[in-house]
Parts: sequence; C-alpha cells; structure tokens
Amino acid sequence: MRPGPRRSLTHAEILEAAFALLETKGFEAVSVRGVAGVLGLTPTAMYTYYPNKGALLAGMVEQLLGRVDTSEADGAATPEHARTRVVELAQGLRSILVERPGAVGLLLATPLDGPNARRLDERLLAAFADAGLDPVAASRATHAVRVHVLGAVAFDAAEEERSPGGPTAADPGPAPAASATLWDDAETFPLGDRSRGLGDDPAGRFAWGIERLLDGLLAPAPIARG
Amino acid sequence: MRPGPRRSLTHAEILEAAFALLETKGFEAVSVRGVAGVLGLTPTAMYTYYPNKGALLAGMVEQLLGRVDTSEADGAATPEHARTRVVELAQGLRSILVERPGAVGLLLATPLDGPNARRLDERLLAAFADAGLDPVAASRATHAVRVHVLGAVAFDAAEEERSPGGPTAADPGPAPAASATLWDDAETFPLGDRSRGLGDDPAGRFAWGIERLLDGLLAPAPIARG
DNA sequence: ACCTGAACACCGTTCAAGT
DNA sequence: ACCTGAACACCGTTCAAGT
Repeated sequence: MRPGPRRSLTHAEILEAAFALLETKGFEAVSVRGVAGVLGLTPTAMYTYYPNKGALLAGMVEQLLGRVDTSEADGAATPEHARTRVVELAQGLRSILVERPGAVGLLLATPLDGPNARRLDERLLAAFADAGLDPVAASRATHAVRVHVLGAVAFDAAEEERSPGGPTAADPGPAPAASATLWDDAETFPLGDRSRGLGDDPAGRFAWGIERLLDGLLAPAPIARG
Repeated sequence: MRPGPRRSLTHAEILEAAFALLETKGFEAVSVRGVAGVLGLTPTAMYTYYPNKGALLAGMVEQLLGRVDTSEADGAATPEHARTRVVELAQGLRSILVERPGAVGLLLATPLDGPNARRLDERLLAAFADAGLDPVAASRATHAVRVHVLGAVAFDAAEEERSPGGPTAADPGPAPAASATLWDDAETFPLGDRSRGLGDDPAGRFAWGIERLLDGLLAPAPIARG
C-alpha cells in the first residue's frame, strides 16, 4: 500500500506503544522510528501527532505522573497528617518510576511542567502549608522533595545498570575483581569499604532519607539555626 | 595521508577535546565521532584509547570530580566542623557541575564509581562519622547528600534548558502565553501560581535545602521520631 | 488530516587492512 | 600500538508527494 489507509491513531495508542518499548527494551529504544515501527507506521507519520521527539517524551511523562495518586486523604489539615501526606506522595512518585525500568531517563530528559507535574507540586505545597510553613519555605520544601525523589531514583537506576538483578540483598558483587574500567590505581577507602553494603537497600535508604529530610524541613524550632 | 603519522595522544588531550565540545556545544555534542573530529582523528581511532563511549564519559566524570576540593580543612573533628565540611563538599560538587553547562548529563549517564567519586564519598562518610553518626546512618546520610546535590543540579539544568539566560532574577517568562506544548486544559493551581518565583533562585534554594537536609540528618534527638 | 518514500546529516561500533 | 576506510545498523527531522 502506498500512501495509506488513514488509520488515525489516538495519542493514547501511541503512548501505549512507546511505554511497551520503554518497558521491554529500555529508554534508549524509545525512538521516533522505534515507536513508529511498533505501530506499523513510517517514522514521518509520527510527526503528524507530535512535533518532535521531545513532545512525545513529554506526553509519556505526563501519563506517568498521572498515575501518582494525589487524591486528598480525608484526614484533617494537621501537621501530622501533612507529613504523612508528603511521604505518601514521595513514595508514590518513586514507585511509578521504579516499577518501570527506564522511566528515570524519561523524567531526566523532559522538563516537568505539564498539568500532572503541577498537580503534584500543588499537593506538596498544600501539605507544607498545612504543616505551618510560610509560602517561601513551602515552595523550597516542595522543591527539595522533588529533587530528592528524582535524585534517588536516578541513582538507583545507575546502580541497577551496572549490576542488574538488584543489590537489594547482600550482593557484594565480584569482590576483588579489577574495577570495571580504566582506573587501577586502587587507593584504599577504609570508611567506604567498610560501609559498602550497609545501608544499600534502595527502598530502605530512600524511606530513611525522606524522613530525615522532613525532619529538617518541618523542624519545630527554626530559631536555633547556624 | 592514508594510515597515519602515529600521533599517540594522551588521555588528557582527548578529555580536553571532549570538555571543549561539552562546554561549547553541550552534552549532546559529546560523541565519539565529534571528539575524534576535534582531534583530527578518524572515529575508529578513538577505540584504541577507550573501549566505548561509556568509558570516555566515565573518564570525563572522573576528571570533573577530581576538581572538587576535598582537602581536609585543618579544623578539629567536632560536630560543628563536620557540618560545615559537608556543606562545603556539597557546594563544591554543585559548583563544578553548574559552571559547566552539560556536565549534569555526564553525571547522569555514568555510574559514579571511579576513584574520585569514592574519594568524595569517603570525605562525606568521615564528616558524618565525626558528627557522631553510626556507620549505617553515615552511609545513608552520605547517599542522601549525593542524591540531593545531583537531583538539584539536574533540575536546574532542565529549567535552564527551557528558559536560557537564567531565572536567577525575577523572570516570570511569557506570562499568559500558551504553554509550550500540547496541554491547554489549564487547570488552575492557586498555590503553585502564587508561589511561582518565590524561592526560585537556584543557588539560594539549594543552600537552603542542604541546610534543612543536614538539620534532619544531624538531628540531636533521634528519639522523638514518628 | 494523515500518510509514504526519499533524503540529509548524524550516531556507536566492528572489521580488515596498512605502518 | 596506532591509525585509516568501508561498512552495518541505527538516529531525528525535512520535504515533496499522494489520498
């Protein structure tokens, strides 16, 4: 068939194909040509749906962030409820990113400014306001949480890449094996070596880190600083 | 000239060319072919120096991290000194990343496991140990700082990409202009809209975030948690 | 409006060959 | 050991053309 049977796909169908590619072959495989291939389209046909690759990725990010549950828990606006709400949002965001291999690449390649990104921000801002923070502090606290979640997932992804299967359990790896690449000068790092494998469970250290961050963000006495 | 005048470059010279490319044309331009071009080499010649592109990027990351000053300040091992040391390391790491446009891409594309990355970790671990944290907590605190710095720089870079020139001052951008891409459903986000441009100075919010994180990591009374 | 086919200017990497 | 040249299997994007 030459020109085409006018199939008229929906954006949802295209994103579905893109996510299938992301989950089966990783972020690198999410290409305009690749998605077109899955859909049985010519690469150029993709440009009638998205003006460029960035817009496609932004669409994926939006759909991903839409999966984060931001329904207001029916609890009151007490500081205690506010804190657990922040934790839930942070954990929820982390979950949808960790569940999908390659999703981090997506987030890092795309500005987070769609409606669902802003909705998430809004919930965090509201929670920090409920916790008693003034608007400037709430804005910065929201940013700090955003930054922490994304950074943590990015780190986990980078580690996962070099030792697939997961270091969740005790996995010291090929212990004395020559390090992966060029540097064999092998200084010793007593503290690092000793602590290797201590707090290494990704989920555990993330939960711990978020709690400590909130300890600092919601500290009751902001007077004694310095 | 056909085969070649046996020029025998050093790794340092190759990395210099790679950084020149990074700083003038951004991370995307750092390609095996691109670097080879700057050096007057054929792309294939690059493979006698680095086994693949990843190793080249890892070499760049190592050199970048080598620029972070980790010289032990002559101060005593008091908790107060420990805290300021962590802040200095975090700020130092952020500086070398922020100064070089495109450096974030580098960090995110490469596992941080070279000697200089470990040296930085070691300094953070030592500081947290000086501050009185047990090995597990010190390891997790180190990870939290790592994550926070990288996440913050990645965020700033993403923002810089869509409004170059910097939102350092009050820069509301094209205020009511239709949002960059597809979504025009335009829910309203009262808190987000009100706080837009409040705590948005990258350096300021980073410094604030690191201090709050340390408030939580170095909290004196880990009893009253929950 | 949606699609094809050809084309342009790129990638990373491998392989056989030269010195 | 270091390098070239040709090649393979990819990219994102544009353009002219068909229905």
